[in-house]
Amino acid sequence: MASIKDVATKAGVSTATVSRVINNHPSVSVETRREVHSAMDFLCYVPNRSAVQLNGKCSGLIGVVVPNLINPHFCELLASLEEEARYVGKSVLVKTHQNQPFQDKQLVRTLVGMGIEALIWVPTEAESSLSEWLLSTGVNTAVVTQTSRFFNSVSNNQERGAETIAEHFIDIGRTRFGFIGQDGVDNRKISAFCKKALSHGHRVEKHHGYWIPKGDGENSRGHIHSLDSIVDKITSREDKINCLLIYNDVAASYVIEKLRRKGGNVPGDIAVASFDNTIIAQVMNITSIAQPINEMGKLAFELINKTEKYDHIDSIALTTKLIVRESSLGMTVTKI
Amino acid sequence: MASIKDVATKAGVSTATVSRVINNHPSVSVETRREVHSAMDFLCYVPNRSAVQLNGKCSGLIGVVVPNLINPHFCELLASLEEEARYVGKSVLVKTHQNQPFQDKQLVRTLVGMGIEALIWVPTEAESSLSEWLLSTGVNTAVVTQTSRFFNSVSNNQERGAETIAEHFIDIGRTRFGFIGQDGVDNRKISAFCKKALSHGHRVEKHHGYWIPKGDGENSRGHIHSLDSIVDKITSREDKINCLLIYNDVAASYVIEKLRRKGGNVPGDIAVASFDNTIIAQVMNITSIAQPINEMGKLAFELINKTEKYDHIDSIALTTKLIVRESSLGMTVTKI
DNA sequence: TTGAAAGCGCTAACAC
DNA sequence: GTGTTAGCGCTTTCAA
Repeated sequence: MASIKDVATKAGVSTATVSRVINNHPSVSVETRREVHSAMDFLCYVPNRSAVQLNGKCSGLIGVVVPNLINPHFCELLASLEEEARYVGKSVLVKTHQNQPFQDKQLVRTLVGMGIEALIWVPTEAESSLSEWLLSTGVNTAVVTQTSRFFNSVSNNQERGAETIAEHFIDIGRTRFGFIGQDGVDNRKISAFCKKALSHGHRVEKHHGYWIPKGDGENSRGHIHSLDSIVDKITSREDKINCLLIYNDVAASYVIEKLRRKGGNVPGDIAVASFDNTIIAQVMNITSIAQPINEMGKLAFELINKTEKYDHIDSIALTTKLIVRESSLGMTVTKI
Repeated sequence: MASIKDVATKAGVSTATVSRVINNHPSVSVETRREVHSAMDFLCYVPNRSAVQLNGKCSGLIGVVVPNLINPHFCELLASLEEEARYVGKSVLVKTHQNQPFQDKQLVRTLVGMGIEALIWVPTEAESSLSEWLLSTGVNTAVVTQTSRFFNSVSNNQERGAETIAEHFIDIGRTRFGFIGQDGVDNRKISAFCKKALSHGHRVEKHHGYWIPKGDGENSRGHIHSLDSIVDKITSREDKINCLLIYNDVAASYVIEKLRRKGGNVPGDIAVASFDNTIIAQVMNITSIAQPINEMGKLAFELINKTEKYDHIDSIALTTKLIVRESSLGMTVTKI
């Protein structure tokens, strides 16, 4: 690897001059500048970031921590963040915590040790002692997808989204409401869903709500084990539900497939709606709550820069949009 | 932020001793070690990675360059690499080149400048001058998904996969073959497909083969513009094809949807098969060529460690597997 | 407009 | 066992 010294020698100048050229310092003659540039090109010179960093410059590293990269939702988020980072000349260091708080802690610490300038974080849990430590390190942090007591955050109004789904179900004449949610993650949105249903006279029966236990994460192919028995229970009950809210697209696609295999008609018998509006919802024609992912990415970057300027905490909640598709409305899909 | 000097002063020893304690060097007395540790604790000392790196130590950084993060195929690959990296205590620096050779060059250079220990690379083009420079930098590199003249690589036997698809189409009695491929990327697999078809007496007519031009990348939602007009052409021709190979799942899901919207029956009129077997193929029931993604991830990590030990180039080609689903066989899906 | 030289925080010979 | 010292590659005064 060519160093600044090699370039200086090749161009017949001092390292200081090369440094000036690199940093576009005005006080370098056009002639010299040209000379240095061609030397850099010839040697395929790339400045060593560590050395630059050591002089108090920024590391160019942005840490991104997401639950997993199996769910296309987080991939979309990462794609948006990577694009934003590339745009502003930063690099993204990705880590997945697989919904394990222990991993979460480890990863964030590792990232801080690597000298990240900022952290964009989808935490395992809403709050934790880790947050306080993180705050003390002074690393600019933005929480994404959730709100936080400690950091700026950008999330979606999921409660409102859940209400929209309830309203949609009511609009299409559904009466017996059911849901599938992740315990400890989706409680608020599920609660909003139930309340809205109730306000229209539809009580969500306790035995029509299914919770994925905390331990049951997605496996390497994104499969949730509990879903199988849940579908069994849904189809075997006497008082069947006729509409179902599912916490995300991936789970919904699995449940719909399973319901159909068991002879159920979606949306005929059960209308289904879910969250995220990923590519899965698009190809499977699932009614879903869309989040403005790209906007979230942009805002996350804005928030990390705001951290040091203001002493109050920004919690941005973006509005979501219900995308109605066949899983809750329209043509009935039947297998002949 | 406390530095090693502060710790040394606080503990009443030299910086060298502190360094020894940090690196668990055996020749430090228990007493001194204890002293130093408590000083580190007191000052909340965290070693500065840049300084460590500058001394030629490993950065713990693995660069990963993929075309995009929209196609679930690359997300799966990234997920596998991230998991592997986490397992061996390394961090992944992701970059996407969006199939632009110019980006590719920029990104690889940036990554090298950041002091990556190794690069796992899905290049824009099979070979380029960039490879030679990269080779000269001595960064251990593994090419994934393609083969390379310069670096170890792990890829799939895509030609064999394409042949398998041709054989499958023949098995189910199809006669008029068509394909959609990406120009400059899929030439070899398409060629294998055509040859295999021909060897069974089915010539793939020139006007039944469609190429996505090089410029037409996936947009932010993964949509390929050329696909629209291709579907129009496919459905409007007099001598219609009755089987179609498509270069990947994402494109296939779009084409199938479009064909069905236009009244086409898949697989009744046209059997469709594609590559990658991502979650999209699973939920859409598309016959697809599965790649052993996790194995690829593991092998990529093995290959980067092999680079410096041997002077020959390893090109591992894994075997793929045809997963037959409804898009080419089985129940006909109709909309009522 | 340019060069010499002093560090940034850490490691690793080499002394003692 | 421990300290001294010379860098790693770069930036940045300070002089010239």
